[in-house]
Amino acid sequence: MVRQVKSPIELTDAFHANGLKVTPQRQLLFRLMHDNTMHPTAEALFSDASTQMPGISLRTVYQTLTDLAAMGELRLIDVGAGAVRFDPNVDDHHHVVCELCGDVRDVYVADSQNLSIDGLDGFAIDSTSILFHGSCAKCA
Amino acid sequence: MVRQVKSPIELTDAFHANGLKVTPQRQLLFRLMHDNTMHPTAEALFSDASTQMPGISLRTVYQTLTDLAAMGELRLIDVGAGAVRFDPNVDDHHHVVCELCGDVRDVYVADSQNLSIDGLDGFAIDSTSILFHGSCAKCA
DNA sequence: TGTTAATCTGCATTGATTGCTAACTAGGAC
DNA sequence: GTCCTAGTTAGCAATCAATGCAGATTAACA
Repeated sequence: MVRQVKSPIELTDAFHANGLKVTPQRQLLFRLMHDNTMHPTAEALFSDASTQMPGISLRTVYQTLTDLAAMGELRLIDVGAGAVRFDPNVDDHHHVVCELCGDVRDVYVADSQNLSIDGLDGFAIDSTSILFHGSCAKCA
Repeated sequence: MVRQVKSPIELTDAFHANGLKVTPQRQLLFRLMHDNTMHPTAEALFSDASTQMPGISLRTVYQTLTDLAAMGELRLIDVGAGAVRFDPNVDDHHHVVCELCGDVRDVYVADSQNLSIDGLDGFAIDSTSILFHGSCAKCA
C-alpha cells in the first residue's frame, strides 16, 4: 500500500533519463531517502548526510530534493511549522501533525477525491491536501 | 452564511474584556479587517494601514493580527506560498489557491468533519484544513 | 490628574530558503 | 584512456517572513 521512493538504482536511471548527472552526493541522498519513512526536513537530511559525507553542502541537499520533487519521486509537504518536509511516500495520502511535538504521520482518507465543494466559482481543482491537526498518542 | 469578523465596536469590547488596550492603530486595523473579504497578508494590511496612518509599524500589524487570531476573531491561513494570510471569515470553511496568480478563495466542503481516516495510530484530531490547488477562472 | 501596565516604533535577529560564482566532475565523444 | 562540456558542488551572501527587544509613549482606571 505504501509506496516508498524508488530505489537508488531506479533514481539513478531517472536522473540520467532527464539529462541530470548522478554524483556521489546524490547517491548518498538517494539512499537516505530510500531508508526513510519519516518526513525529514532538509536540515535533518543534511545532518544525516553530513555524518557519512562531511563537507556536503546544505545547498546540495536542497537542490537534490527539489529535483526529486520536480520529477515526482517525492512530495513536498508544508505543515505550517517552519521548514518544509520531504515525503518519500508518493501515494495519494494526507497528513496529521501533532501540535505538541510536531510529529507528522501519513493517513489515508477515503473518497478524498470526491469531496462535495461549494463556492468554487470557476476554479479548476488539480490536487487536494488535507491536513489534520491534533495530538499524537505520546503527547496526549 | 459567511460570517465576517466582528465590527470594530465589538472587537473593541472584546479587547477590553481581555484586558487589552484599544489604540488608534488597533481601531484602524479593526476597520480594515471588517471591510475586507480578501485574505490579506500582514504586509498588505500594513500597506493599506500606512496610507491612512503613516508611520504605523509593521510590528504593530503583526501584533494586532496575532492578538485577534488568539481571541478567535480571525483565522490564520498558510497556503504554503510565502506569507501567512489572515482570514476574517471564521466559519467552518476551507480554501482553494490558484497556482498561477496566488489568489485564495473560501470554499465550503460538505461533511468535512466526518472524513473516514485510516492510519491515525492513536492521534486525536482537533481540526481539519483542506487546501485545494488549482487554477482560477481568470488564469485558466 | 496621576499611575502603571500595556503598547508602539524602529531596529536587530532568527530561520528557512534561494541566488550566485568559481572550482570541479560525470558522462558521452573520440 | 583522454577530452570536453554541460551540469554540479561548496560556500557564502542575500532575501523574505516573522519575532525579539528596549526605550519612549499612552490608554484606562482609580
